[in-house]
Amino acid sequence: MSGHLDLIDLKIIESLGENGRVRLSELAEVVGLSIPSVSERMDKLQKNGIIKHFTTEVDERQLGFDIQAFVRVGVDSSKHYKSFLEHVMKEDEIMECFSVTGEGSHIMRVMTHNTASLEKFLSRIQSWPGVMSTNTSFVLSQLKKTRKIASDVVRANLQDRQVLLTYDEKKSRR
Amino acid sequence: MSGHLDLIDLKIIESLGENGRVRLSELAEVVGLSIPSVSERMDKLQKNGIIKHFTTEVDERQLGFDIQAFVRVGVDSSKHYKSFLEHVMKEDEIMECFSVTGEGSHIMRVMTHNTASLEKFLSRIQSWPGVMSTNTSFVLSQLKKTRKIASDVVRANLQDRQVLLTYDEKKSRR
DNA sequence: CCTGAAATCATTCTGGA
DNA sequence: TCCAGAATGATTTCAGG
Repeated sequence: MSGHLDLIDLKIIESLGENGRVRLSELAEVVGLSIPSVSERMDKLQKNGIIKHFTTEVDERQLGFDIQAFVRVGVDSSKHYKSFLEHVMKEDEIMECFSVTGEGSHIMRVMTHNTASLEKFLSRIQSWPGVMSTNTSFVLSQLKKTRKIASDVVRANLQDRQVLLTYDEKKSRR
Repeated sequence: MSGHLDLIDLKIIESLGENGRVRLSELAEVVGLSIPSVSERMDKLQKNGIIKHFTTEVDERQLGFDIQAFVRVGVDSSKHYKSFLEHVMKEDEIMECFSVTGEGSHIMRVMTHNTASLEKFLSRIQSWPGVMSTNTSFVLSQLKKTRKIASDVVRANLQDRQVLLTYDEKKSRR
């Protein structure tokens, strides 16, 4: 597995979450290392898959996506799982799809232009083989969105699994 | 309002979605403009709020968040909306919270360490004033996550509103 | 993990279409 | 109004220790 994370890695992850385009020079200042060291850590974090992706959040409304909805779908997944997955991948309106417990087998977050296009979308998915039910909730507004990985929480989590050593602990082991 | 978007802006937005740390030099090459022009467009897109945020996606599992869940909450929002919002903001486990139609008034995406911490979290929110019901669905896996703004869809959307002109259209108007 | 040099990149300013 | 080129300053990468 990925080796060990320390608090400096967590700070790097935290800063990158707040500003994915932060400069190495700034990161280096924040964590107290040289620029090449920070760069190396970033590479390693990507290679380990802890950093998955750099991206940019946009205002979808301004791009013409006025409707956002959660669609809960019940799929007879034993037989139709593969074709369901293929359909999900193909539909541009489906931004995310989760397999979940509870009523229905999947939750999809859907973004579309207007009620007409949503209606079309819904009738489309209802025609997929294995889809037994759908239940749609419109998003009226988003109250909260955070990418903040509370690093004290993470630290506690990882100490449980002994994946993490603090910087001081590492030092004293040498 | 924000002025006009053209296909070059959409390409920029698309590229930044795929790689939030892409270099201006690369962007310039992709869209066929000079670096200063691309830089100017990016600034404008940020100023208009179309680009909201640069961020980094991480593998939360590797950071010790094994449990992800959707929690649907019914809140007596008329009286208790303000205190509900304050609680939502304070809880680090709540990554996102949406006001929605349908059963319950809100959907929250929650990330936490293990079932024990989820249980504590759930009993905490059930004690908030105005919270009448909760319904939790565990996330078993995420089948899809895309940031792809299909630019042909966007283009169609925006043409509806006449916000967008293609590059060629603009040229021929001069 | 650091330093220091070399290469690359971003920004600003200026003028042109 | 929007864009390109040149100069300056900042950043990143690479080598060696």
